[in-house]
Amino acid sequence: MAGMALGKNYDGQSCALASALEVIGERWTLLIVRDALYGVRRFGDFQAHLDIPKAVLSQRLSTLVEAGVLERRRYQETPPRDEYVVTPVGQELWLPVLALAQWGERHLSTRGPHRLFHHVTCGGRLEPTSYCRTCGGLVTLDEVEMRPGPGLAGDTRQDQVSLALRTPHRMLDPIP
Amino acid sequence: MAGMALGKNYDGQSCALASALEVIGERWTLLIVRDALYGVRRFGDFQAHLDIPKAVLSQRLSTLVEAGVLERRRYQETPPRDEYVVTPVGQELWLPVLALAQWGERHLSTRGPHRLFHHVTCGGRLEPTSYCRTCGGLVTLDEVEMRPGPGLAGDTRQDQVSLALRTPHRMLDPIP
DNA sequence: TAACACGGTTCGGTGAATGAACTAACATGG
DNA sequence: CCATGTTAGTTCATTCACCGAACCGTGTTA
Repeated sequence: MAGMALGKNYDGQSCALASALEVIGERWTLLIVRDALYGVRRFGDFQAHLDIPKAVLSQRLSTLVEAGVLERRRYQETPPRDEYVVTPVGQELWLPVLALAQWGERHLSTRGPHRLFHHVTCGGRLEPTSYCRTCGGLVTLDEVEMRPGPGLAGDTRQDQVSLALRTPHRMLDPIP
Repeated sequence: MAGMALGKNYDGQSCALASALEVIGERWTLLIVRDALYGVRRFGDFQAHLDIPKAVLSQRLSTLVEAGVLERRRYQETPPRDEYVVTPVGQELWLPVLALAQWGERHLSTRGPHRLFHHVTCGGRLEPTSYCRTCGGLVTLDEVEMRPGPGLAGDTRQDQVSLALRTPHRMLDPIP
């Protein structure tokens, strides 16, 4: 993605997804996060693995450090060398990364899954799910209702969609 | 994101995440999908709600239709009007969208959540989780091991990271 | 018959991505 | 002591995507 660093962002969307995309929605960023979750830490390793222009990598790493996703850490003094380590905030991106990757595996992959993720304690395969805190069941989209929350307070948009979404709404129900 | 439509893509990444990002990783695309999951269907509604340039919206909708995420459907003949409806493949993007939005709520939101997602049958709040198929437990990143799968067969990369990731690897363990 | 609505396409200007070249700090080998 | 190499960048010219405004075609309404 482009134009998000200075001024041209998703402002006015009143949506946490838009905020998230301002941090991790630019080109290359989520692949950098994925590599960092694998354990890649050094500038040169990111660059060699991703085939990304150095200037872009440098800028993305700075953005991620600023957003609290990565932490820049001096690991030796002579010569001075820094590494980029995933913070707890960055570790929580594991779920969206896994969910997106598995969507790609299911619908865009040809020769079967590229990488499998297993639970170390029992060896079972991982699955990302959306589950219900109250009844504990797995929930599919047709059982989901959106309700406006307190963060929507400052939303002044007047288009039909924004108006409709300020009241509870069943997912996939046509708007308006 | 930029440069993904013609030739300049994430090729050589041997990764389902990269494939997924080629479809839904461009600027605005995931916000369009989110709106479509809410039930937005018409060109003008997307445009009014997102404040997106028409040319970009037009191109993104075409890409999403081509990828099988949306279906373009004639809903009236005079005047001829089409709508864009989420396919089952697109509905499966619900989980990554929810996971990303909740990450944004937790770490980037100021006034509390913008939108809450509830289970219609019991009213409980939704939570995206990564869970283990075998033991049924919820799994955090430090309990995850990556193992190479059959789709990795054609991978000929020789950098240190690619070599290390062709063998089972505990997440967050430093590479190389 | 004129104005309007919808769903786009076309166009010029701006800014980001790209690859190649260059820099700086230090290490290593002869 | 000097040449070469490694790491982590920065600088630069070119290319390309995003942007907003204007325009277009079809059909509808006043």
